[in-house]
Amino acid sequence: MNVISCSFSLEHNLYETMSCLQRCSKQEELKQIHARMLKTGLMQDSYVITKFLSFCISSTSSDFLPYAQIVFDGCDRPDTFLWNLMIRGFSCSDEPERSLLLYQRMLCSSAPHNAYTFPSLLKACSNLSAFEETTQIHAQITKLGYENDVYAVNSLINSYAVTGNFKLAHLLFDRIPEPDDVSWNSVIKDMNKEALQLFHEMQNSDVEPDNVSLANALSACAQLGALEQGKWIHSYLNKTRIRMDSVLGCVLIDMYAKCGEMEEALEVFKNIKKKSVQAWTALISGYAYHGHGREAISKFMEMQKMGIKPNVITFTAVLTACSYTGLVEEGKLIFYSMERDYNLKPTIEHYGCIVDLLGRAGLLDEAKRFIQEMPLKPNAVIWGALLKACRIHKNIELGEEIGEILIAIDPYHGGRYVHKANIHAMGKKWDKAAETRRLMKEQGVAKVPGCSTISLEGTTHEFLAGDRSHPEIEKIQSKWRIMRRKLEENGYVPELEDILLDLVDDDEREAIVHQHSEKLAITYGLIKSKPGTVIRIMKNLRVCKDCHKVTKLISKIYKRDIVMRDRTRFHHFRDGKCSCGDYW
DNA sequence: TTAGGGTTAG
Repeated sequence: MNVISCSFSLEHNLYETMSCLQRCSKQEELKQIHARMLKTGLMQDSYVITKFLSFCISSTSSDFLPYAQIVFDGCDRPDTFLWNLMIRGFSCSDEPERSLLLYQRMLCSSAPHNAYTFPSLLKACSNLSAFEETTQIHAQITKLGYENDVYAVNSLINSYAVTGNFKLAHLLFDRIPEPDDVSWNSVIKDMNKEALQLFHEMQNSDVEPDNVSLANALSACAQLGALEQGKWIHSYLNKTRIRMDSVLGCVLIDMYAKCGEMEEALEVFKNIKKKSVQAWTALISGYAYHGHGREAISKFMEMQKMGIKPNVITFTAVLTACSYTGLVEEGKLIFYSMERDYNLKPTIEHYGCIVDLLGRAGLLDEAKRFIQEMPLKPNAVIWGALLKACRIHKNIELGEEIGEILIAIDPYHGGRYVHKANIHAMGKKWDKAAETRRLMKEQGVAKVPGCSTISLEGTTHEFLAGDRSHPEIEKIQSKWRIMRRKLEENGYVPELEDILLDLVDDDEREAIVHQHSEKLAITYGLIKSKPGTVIRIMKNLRVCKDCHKVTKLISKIYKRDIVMRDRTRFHHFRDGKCSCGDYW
């Protein structure tokens, strides 16, 4: 064989191999290509190895990555490019810790760093929520002189923001001479109120918001329940040239659903051409917390007819929908189909949904048996769901037993003590209730105060339970006195069950219940808004029985639709009724 | 080759 034909055949092999690689979708095929490359000597060529590994790490098939690791480990002295490639490959995988392990090996090897090494490493840290490791890499960046590299710094900002270290994230952001769109988006994330403020600051700077900025801002609106701002961003999006991509579609659905506008959410959903599993899930979740169980199940069926496979989060959403609407049999069927028909192993979240489903429906023994028989170790959330059910269905004995378990697992969570004290009080065991509250104080655990907000003409007004700091508190209280008379004329008797303190008499309990934050916010809403407009309230905790009763009556007496988002779900009040059907 | 955005029970 002469030199020319040899080179031709190598080139030919290379061409053939590359085109095989493009079409390869199974690990078996990948192995065959690898074997052929070894046989033909192509694996000696660093260009070919790079191509091969690049293909493996960018593949959607998850078993190509471990194969890449095997091939990589067989390489004699991989260069910086290859190390970076592998670190990047694992950073977004199911095992981001492998990126960090690779980096440790890289440090011991002869390959030097370059600027491309850090962003992927920090992405692995973000995906692991690893604060310690982030600081270590930060130190390396400083030591090796990359502190002015915008990619490295933006990645650091993101890692610090993800791990909850906003101060550090801000500090770094403030030191960047010219922050770009990625710097802004990284620092804006996870900050809700501040996020929207920063979003506006960003618009006032020279940096144009892009689709990632808008997605961040919309997520913040969803969490805050800031409908007006969310709508503004939606129309801004339509006016600019920013393309509505699949993530934006999804966060828009989520924003409208979480701000109480299911019809708008559905409208956005309908207009999305390629509906991702996340978009379907966002819609189904919306139906879940609006209490539309049947619609949720129907969308769950429809998505599958369209060829979209539900993921574990879709199952959480549809099971929540069943639980909130009391669809016990449907929920159980869907739960047991997960592993059998979809090859998805239920996680603790799904078990939690079923405990909640059974508990709400009053099937306490079945719920307890379900917990005892489940293959995962029950956590505080699981017991918490059962305890809540004990309160609803007044099973004091079981409730006290679970209260003990919960405080043992979760001694620094205020809510656990409150629930346990309430269970004791429900059984009129005042000394035990007092003892629990004393213990809570001793542990230094705080009870979260109830807080409601109402948005009026773009301004958000915040009310805390028993709070007298609002500038118009006198007006609010005098209006409430009038409202209360009207309520009583319409048959209102206070529900004092949720106020389970051993106070001397009902008057004191009433005084407490009538200062609940949602009552203050609704009263203010009635004073400040025009007749006929919808009153929208956001509450940080679950709505209490008395407030729920009062709001139903107000919706009838004052002919107002009232939409209330509490900690877990929506209540739409209209003409004396609530969309939750008093099942919450 | 490098950085930022999606749905989640209580």
